[in-house]
Amino acid sequence: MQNRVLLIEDDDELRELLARYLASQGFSVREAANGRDGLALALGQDCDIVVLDIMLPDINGLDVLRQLRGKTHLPVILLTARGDETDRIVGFEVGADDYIPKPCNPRELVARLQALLRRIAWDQKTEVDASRTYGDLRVEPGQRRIYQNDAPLELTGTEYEVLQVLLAHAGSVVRKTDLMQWALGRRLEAYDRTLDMHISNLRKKLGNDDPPRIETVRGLGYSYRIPT
Amino acid sequence: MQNRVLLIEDDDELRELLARYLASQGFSVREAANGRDGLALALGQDCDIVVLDIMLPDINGLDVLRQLRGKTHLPVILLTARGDETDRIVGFEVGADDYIPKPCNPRELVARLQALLRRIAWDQKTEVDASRTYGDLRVEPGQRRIYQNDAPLELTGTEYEVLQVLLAHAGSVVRKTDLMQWALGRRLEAYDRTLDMHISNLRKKLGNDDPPRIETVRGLGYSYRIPT
DNA sequence: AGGGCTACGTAAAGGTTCGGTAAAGGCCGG
DNA sequence: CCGGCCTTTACCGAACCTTTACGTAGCCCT
Repeated sequence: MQNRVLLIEDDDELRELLARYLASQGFSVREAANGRDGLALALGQDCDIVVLDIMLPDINGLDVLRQLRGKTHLPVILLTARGDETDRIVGFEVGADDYIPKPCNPRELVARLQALLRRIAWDQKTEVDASRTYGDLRVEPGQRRIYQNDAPLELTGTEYEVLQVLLAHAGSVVRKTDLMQWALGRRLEAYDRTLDMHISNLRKKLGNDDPPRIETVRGLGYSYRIPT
Repeated sequence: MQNRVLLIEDDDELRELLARYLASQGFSVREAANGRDGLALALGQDCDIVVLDIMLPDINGLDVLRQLRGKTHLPVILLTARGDETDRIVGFEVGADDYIPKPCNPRELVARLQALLRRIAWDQKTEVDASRTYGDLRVEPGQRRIYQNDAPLELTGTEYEVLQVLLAHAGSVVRKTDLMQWALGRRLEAYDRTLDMHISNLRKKLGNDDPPRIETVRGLGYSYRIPT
């Protein structure tokens, strides 16, 4: 099964060249010559990865990226003018996954595409909304509920997310910074005790057993004890 | 809480420079000056990401990467000589996630580190830390625990790191200065007895056998001997 | 052998950082 | 403006890293 690349680049000549090379390397290629079309195609769900030129006639490439990031986490590789460090850094900050300076070597582009796709393929553990059971707990992603011995726990939205992440990694330590990112969707800042509070509340609702189901790993994070 | 970077680079000056900059940017940094130590640390330590120089005095960087890929999918950024395209492409093929040409801009390194970490965080990478056994001890990096005959040792964070490093080099002597750097993440200063204390506490927790599991090599460091 | 120097062992004390949690504050939809 | 929920604040206790202090063992030199 070939990977689908969306190529957003206004220079017709370069675009054709890259498209042909990518096709020859086994990719299926979509093309867009401006930001508006590119954005529409990217959001149309029909590609696996985006190659995006920063200099575009209508919308700035960085703005395209920003809009994309508002809706999806599609991997994006930026094409930037060589040596323009500002664009690069800003690009990464907006959420690009990689960049290549122009004029670019097609072989390098392919190598980077493949590195990125490989990483994603590895990471995606294809977990969907099948219900999962951990000891006496059962996660029902469809209803966003967790049952303890078939009785639903009265969890708030955030509590559900936190517990669900801990359960998905049951038995191993989840770092606070990751837990924050995955469950709360933002970065852990200094002096932010929000996560600690949710853990505290969760422990209360799970019943304060001893040893606690949610174990503290000082200086690192938390871990849900695997029910052996 | 902060992300942990393992820096494998033989040029002392460059390594120190990068290490300092990364530290200033909120990363926790571990250093290795050759491939053997780097590999041991990468496999032992649970770091989040590896920065790997291709030119190393002992093992070639690409071989380090190959060996790493045999066991884990830890993200790796390669440092390559500028313009050496072959290394780059081979690097990607072996499984690198990114590369940076030397001499590298520290800011760019940080930007790339963060892009990669962000990608991984989003994809919910589950750590694939294989457990390792040394005699009656078993290291479980995922749980951040060490078991003695299947009973978990009650170790503090630093104790875990120290013992873990000693085990990774079981049978050979680890110099105090290296142990300090790898386990505590800082340089050994004169009159600093911290490490001795951790060793003392570890010996207590491991059971003060005779001959001791953790052997003192006067004037040099320590060595873990696997009981037969 | 003995003195002196240095490295190491370890108990105890010190100090700092981290996490638990109650309570107050703020935000938002109804 | 009320109720639910997330976040912030504040205080406390515990964990634990580090320092200090003193004792011991190894090594070298005369």
